[in-house]
Amino acid sequence: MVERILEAAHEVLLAEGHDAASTNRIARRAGISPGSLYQYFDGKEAIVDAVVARYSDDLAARVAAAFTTSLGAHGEAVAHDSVAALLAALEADAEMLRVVTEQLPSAHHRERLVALRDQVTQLVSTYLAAQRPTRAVDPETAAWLLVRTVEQLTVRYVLDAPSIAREVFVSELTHLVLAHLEPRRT
Amino acid sequence: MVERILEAAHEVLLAEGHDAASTNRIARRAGISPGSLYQYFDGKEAIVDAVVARYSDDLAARVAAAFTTSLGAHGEAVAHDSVAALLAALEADAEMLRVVTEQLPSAHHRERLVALRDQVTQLVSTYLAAQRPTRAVDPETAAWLLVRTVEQLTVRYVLDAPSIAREVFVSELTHLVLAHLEPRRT
DNA sequence: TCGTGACACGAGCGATCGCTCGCATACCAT
DNA sequence: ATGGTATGCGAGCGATCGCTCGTGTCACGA
Repeated sequence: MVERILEAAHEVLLAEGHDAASTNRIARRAGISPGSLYQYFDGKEAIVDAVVARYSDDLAARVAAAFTTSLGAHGEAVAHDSVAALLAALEADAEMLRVVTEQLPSAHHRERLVALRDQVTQLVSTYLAAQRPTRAVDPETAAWLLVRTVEQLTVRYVLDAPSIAREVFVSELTHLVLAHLEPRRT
Repeated sequence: MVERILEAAHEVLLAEGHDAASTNRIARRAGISPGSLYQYFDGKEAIVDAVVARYSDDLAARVAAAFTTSLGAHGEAVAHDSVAALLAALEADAEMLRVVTEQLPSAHHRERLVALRDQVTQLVSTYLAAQRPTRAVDPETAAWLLVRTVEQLTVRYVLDAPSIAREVFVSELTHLVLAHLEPRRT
């Protein structure tokens, strides 16, 4: 029953957007009474929280799995595989990504995603610090810049669908990251 | 009077956020009656439209002015000055930037900003096409990637305030852009 | 001085929201 | 069969929303 409510809320969020996703509409979509919602959730906020949490956890699991495999690659392939994996992870539920990034009010809903990004940033930072022959910049600064670049550009690619072929986008974004790390050519 | 309403709406948007910016609150902040709003605007949507339009036009003017001066610089300084100018333009009203990028429902409000970005992208594209000794990539693809990178990272820098010094951020972002354009070092 | 029109007012309308609560129903132990 | 319990129901509450409209006020031309 909880599952039915969550799936109905998910569908309504995608179809109608957050502002129009009223509790009555969610209940009707789930085929239950509005009153029954409150036997399983504390209120509308809790329902949306649960839907976003499930999406965030799915995305985090996908990203974690992708990174553990792509980090096994050698050299520059790490960056390429990571970008490709993140792109695939975000494409899995592009409409939900749109709702999360463009419609949710208050930053509270994005907490899990912020935590995920912070973890990835930390990971990249230590990775850069270990990779000795890089440009002499603060690893944390470089990690912030690169993680944000890959994240934001990949999100915009998925949501805005520019007329750029997938493989071209992945290789160009990969090159953007790697070129920035190479030693300065005065 | 129109000006008073617009400024009140601006203040309420910043202080309370879009969802809590009711017409009654805007009227009270402006020191007028709720009924008086409708002698100068067609409704709430029109008021928000006008506020966003004014912000967008201000931003566009700032960006246009900054580009015409920074494009006069020579060589790599163009990129550096452009990034610094965009950062300054976005910092002018950071809270409004937050409202526009994180709270406005429907993409309709962002039309002016999309148009501005498209113009800049077109400009960069032709600029790259003219600059002969660059990597052999589609200028439009490179322009999309670079404009989006600079825009998104600058916005995030302003809104998230990471612990990175301003000049470091500008120079690193500039280097990110320039390194991507340099010929491939196999 | 007085008639008039424009402007501002604010109580309140209809709609919609999240949410409640008394009731019907179904299932199970006794 | 019967009493108890848990569960789903749905009309409707109170609040709030965007917005209207009858009323009061005041400056100005005749």
